[in-house]
Amino acid sequence: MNDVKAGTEEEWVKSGEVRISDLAAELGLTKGTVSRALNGYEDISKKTRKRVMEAATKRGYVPTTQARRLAMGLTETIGLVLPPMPSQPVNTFVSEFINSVSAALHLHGYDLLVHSANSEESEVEPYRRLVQSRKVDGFIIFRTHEKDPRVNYLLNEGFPFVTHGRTARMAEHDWFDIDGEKAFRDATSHLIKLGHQRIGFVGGGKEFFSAQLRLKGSRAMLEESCLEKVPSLEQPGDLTGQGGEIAAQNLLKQTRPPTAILCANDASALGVMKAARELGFNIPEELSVIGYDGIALGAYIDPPLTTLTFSIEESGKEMVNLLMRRLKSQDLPVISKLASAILKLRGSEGPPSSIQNKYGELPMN
Amino acid sequence: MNDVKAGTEEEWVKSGEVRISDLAAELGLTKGTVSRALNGYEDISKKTRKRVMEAATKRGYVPTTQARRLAMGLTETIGLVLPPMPSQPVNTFVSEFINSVSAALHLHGYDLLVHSANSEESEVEPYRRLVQSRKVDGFIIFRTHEKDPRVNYLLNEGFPFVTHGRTARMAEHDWFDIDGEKAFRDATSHLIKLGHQRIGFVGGGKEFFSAQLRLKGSRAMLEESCLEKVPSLEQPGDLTGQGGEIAAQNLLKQTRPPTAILCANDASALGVMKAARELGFNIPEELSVIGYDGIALGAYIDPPLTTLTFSIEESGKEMVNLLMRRLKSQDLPVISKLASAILKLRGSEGPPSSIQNKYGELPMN
DNA sequence: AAAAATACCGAAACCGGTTTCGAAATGATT
DNA sequence: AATCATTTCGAAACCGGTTTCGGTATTTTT
Repeated sequence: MNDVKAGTEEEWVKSGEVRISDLAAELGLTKGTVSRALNGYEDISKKTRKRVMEAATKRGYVPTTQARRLAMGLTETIGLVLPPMPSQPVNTFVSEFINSVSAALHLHGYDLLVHSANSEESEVEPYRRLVQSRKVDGFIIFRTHEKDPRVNYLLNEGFPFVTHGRTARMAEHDWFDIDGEKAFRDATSHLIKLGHQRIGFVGGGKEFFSAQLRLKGSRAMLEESCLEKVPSLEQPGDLTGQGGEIAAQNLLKQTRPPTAILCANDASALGVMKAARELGFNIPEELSVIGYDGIALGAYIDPPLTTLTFSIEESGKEMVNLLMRRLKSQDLPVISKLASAILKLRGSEGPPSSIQNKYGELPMN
Repeated sequence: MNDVKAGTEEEWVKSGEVRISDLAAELGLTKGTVSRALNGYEDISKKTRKRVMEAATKRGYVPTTQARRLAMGLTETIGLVLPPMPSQPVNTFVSEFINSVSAALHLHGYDLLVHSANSEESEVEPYRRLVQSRKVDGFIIFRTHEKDPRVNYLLNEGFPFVTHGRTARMAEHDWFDIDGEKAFRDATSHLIKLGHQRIGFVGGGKEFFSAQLRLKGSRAMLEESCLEKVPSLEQPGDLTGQGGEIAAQNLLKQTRPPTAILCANDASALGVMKAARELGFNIPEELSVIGYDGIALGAYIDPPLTTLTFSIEESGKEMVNLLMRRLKSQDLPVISKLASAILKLRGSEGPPSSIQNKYGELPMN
């Protein structure tokens, strides 16, 4: 008792047993003819085409992908190498990204090959292997570094790829990115309008270009607003919760702690909030926190995390579009697309208030 | 100026340009001989084998995967279909799972093909397509249903696969699972020892077998402890934060709300905590909450979420082992592996106290 | 009605490997 | 030295498709 669609009068046919040669023999044609009939060549009469099509559907013929791809000299497969994630938390981005990329690729008849990176070997090694064994036609790269060895390798190799994030060589390859600079200008501006004057920043590792750009955006807005630039308010981080904790401790233990902290991503923002709680800072009354990524989970914590959010689905779709274009012709000019993040206010930020009183100071200016 | 390893005196060779026929011609051999030499056949003299090997490495020969696989009649690829996730939050499990499965497969020379499910079509459709087009040799299935159409299809088809989670037909296929029943016995026991007598349960959809087993474990322990079984304390959920919220509201608005709530997963636990906060319940003083999944993020919220945790890496590794065994021989007996979850105490649970007083009641018993 | 154009399909090469089979060369046996 | 066994490799089929090329059969043109 299986649940094959009822009402189907045809016999149960085990999938994948009929080859093109079987079809050809059955129809008294050659496999070349059958192939052309199936692929819509013009030199096949309508009559035989119909005959072939009907036999194909009747027998449940589906071409063997491997053979077709070998003959056509392409793999119709895109590689995506997961960065080594040593128990990196809050990686909800990755699965959503994979999902959207996979769905978008599927629309173009492409498959997604997901490879994991071995943290012991060089970062480019997985790419090299996939290229050399000709398993993929192109790559989707994310979490770019400013000087990205993967980008260097693939550019050198002349192998198609698109990055999620910019690099030092972004003029030479297609890329998609979120305008983190503008996003952090917006967030900073928002905090300034709320009255904040001392705004801390928890960065990502300096190897991540996008984290650098976020810092840059925040700095720019601070400067525009003529706010004093305080180096000690810029703390490095590593995009993890733990990194956020450490950075927050460094910030909040200062004699004049910030009244707001911008974080390069949500994971570190969660670490910041944890550290703040432990140090006795109330959020948002005594400390505003803003993250970046828009992870859904941020809405469930207390207070809900205000964050900069963007559409992962759009990211995947756009990147696939760029890559498909590139696969059609290597000689096309490099293009890129910059999408914008929006500030999603959820409650972890507000006007500064008691913090100044707490230390007996009045707001300057 | 590229960053190719310095000190390499060889000329820069563009990858993937040399075919086996090139090698053969260069060596004055046939491609059959070269192939056998490279693959360690015994009928090749050590001398020529060495000659071939050296030429291969010198020229940077790497066999074209597609061709090899076609000739050998296998794909060396395993399929993993992502369930449709309509903005499902907190999916950190998926990316970690993909990562571990991919890494484990790689050790066996297999690739991972990740496919996304289109929510509009039947759940088995992606599997059917991958089987018929012969793109994969087997499947990794996770988040099983009790009556799982995917399992039915593949069993019917005689196609290799392993599930993460049990099904109604688990006697017929290899599976790996976490012993959620025992896990929830443990968690329930823990709560009872803390003094809880009214313990709520937020389930997953009843289509998820594992969620059912968790409920079963909790029920069993309640019964063992001779606690009254209160149907209204068992609320359905859908494994999402929102589902948790709704369920918690149903639980906490009762005249005699539970003093503790067990949740079928962490996502719904977060929803429960949110709803509890909004209804004025302090956690853990007035309400204990325990989740399941061990998502890293749970450590960063306030209070940190006590949860049942297990090794995703081990899950991936074990499943791949089961699948590799199955691929070697279809006729092997079905085997399965049950791993256990451990209760990770983080602070969202504690002894019941004020809740009875709040309603002016004394603990019964 | 003969010539030219067109429609249609078969034959065969090809993609890049693997594997079986048999023959030649070498070594061992008697 | 003739015979047999081994070693070693070439030749060719094969995996399952696609695509080019050329030759009939049919239709259109003159």
